Amino acid sequence: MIFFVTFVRCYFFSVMDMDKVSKIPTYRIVYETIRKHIQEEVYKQGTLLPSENDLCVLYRVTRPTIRKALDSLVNEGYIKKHQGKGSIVMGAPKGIGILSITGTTSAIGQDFLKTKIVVKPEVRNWTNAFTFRLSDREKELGCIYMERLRYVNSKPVFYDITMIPNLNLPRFTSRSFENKSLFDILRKYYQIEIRGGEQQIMARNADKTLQKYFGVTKGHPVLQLNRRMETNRVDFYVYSQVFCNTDEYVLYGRF
Amino acid sequence: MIFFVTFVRCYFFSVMDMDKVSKIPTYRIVYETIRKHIQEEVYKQGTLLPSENDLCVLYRVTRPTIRKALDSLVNEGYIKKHQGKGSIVMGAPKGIGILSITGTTSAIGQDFLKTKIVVKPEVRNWTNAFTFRLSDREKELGCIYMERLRYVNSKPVFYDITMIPNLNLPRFTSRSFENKSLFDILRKYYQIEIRGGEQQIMARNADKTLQKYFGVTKGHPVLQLNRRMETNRVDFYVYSQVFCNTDEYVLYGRF
DNA sequence: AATAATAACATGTATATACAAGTAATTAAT
DNA sequence: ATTAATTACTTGTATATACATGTTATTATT
Repeated sequence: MIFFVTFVRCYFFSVMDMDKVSKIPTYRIVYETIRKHIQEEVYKQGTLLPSENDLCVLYRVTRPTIRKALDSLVNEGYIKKHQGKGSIVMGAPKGIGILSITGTTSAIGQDFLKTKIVVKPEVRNWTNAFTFRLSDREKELGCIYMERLRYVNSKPVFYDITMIPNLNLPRFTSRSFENKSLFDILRKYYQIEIRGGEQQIMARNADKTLQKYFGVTKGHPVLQLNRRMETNRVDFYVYSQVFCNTDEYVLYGRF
Repeated sequence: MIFFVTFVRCYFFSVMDMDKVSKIPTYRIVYETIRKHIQEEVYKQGTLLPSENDLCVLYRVTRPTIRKALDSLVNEGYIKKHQGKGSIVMGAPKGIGILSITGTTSAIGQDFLKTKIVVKPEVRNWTNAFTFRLSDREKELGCIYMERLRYVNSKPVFYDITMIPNLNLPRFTSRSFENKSLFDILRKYYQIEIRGGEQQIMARNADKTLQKYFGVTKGHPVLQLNRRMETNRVDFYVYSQVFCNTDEYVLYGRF
């Protein structure tokens, strides 16, 4: 008797963006799945993750693929590895992980974050983006400009200014950004994915605008971040300036 | 004629710590070498790095090993990769890279940084380390405590408090830390290597101590970082609290 | 019973190989 | 001459394999 065994390549899709056929790498799927399991406490804090070999069997992939997925989880603080022992589940990172690659929304969970648009998206001219220099092409295009105030548990914590090169993003200015992640919209409707970036961090006193929005007095210290984010499109950067009231919430990061 | 070719495994040692025989992984050596070449502009900013296959020949290793080395360089912003094109040299990251894994000293170069010891290393009791909780064992041991003021181009920019568990570090309190990297001393004399860690970041007003050391007035905003650093020794953490005057210098990080 | 050696299993490092997919220059066709 | 197809070369993904090294439980020895 002869068996013909056919291996069908499985392509997984995120529930959020079915509108574009995209091949997501296996290690990415493994990473997303395990991360979700840690967040939802399928893998509980303090326990050991299944061994790499067990995960190989579970996901039907080889160790290098599993290890690539685990590398990201280590970097983001979800797990900690010990040679000879195993991978210890640390749980979802606490604090507001604005320093990591994900946007504010996904970092602290939609439920606790509300967004109010202060300046609706509009096309503007620009000669620079905060402290970052622009290419001639970016200057020509102009930018889509918006300002948002963001609340954590009903308290205003972030004020951010976002600038995006005005490059063929149909209907962008008319979209609603209330309580939505900018990154999700860019990814879902325009296939633009934030890959990483650089940022400057400093402490400043709140100016009158911030005093008003944060409800603080003159001389109140705020955190300021100037960020330049790289995307999957070459020479397409997203710029943002974030002010943060760190009285009750602090930023959290790993290094 | 017959040739007998023997491949001798080469172990490289850092010039700084010859006092312990340690096997440094190949990918680490490749990483360190390329990083140094970028810093010393052997590979100039804007140019392309040799292709991964070329580097394989150059270092006599395989592509996965080269890629592991390049991964770190990408994370730290030394290079940027483009599929189909190559790896573009970005140069040594600018700004004060305190957010990266290396200490302040190595991040901005010894020449520009001077250190003044405000509180000499001394053994103290502790019940917590800033916002971080301590294990019972850490509490029992007590800690080595020190405070340092650090100058960038002769201007006071950092004030940091360091706490290290008092665990068999002979002669530690009597060592000189002037203009020396704490991390280098830990690595060279105690074989303790900082692997990474977590940090909280916030903006605060300078208290009287900081006003004095930074030479600023009341209400001046400063950046505060609480850091917990993990080492190659399990359950051995180094804690530090860093205050930073970001008037002239800002912190820089990648994500 | 206490200790030392062993085995089983975990992660860490490294090789060798294959094909997919993006980029740029070359070549062939119009 | 311009356009389209080919190619050579780049990084991205994935497999299969081997051995090193650290941890823990078991087994054998004393």
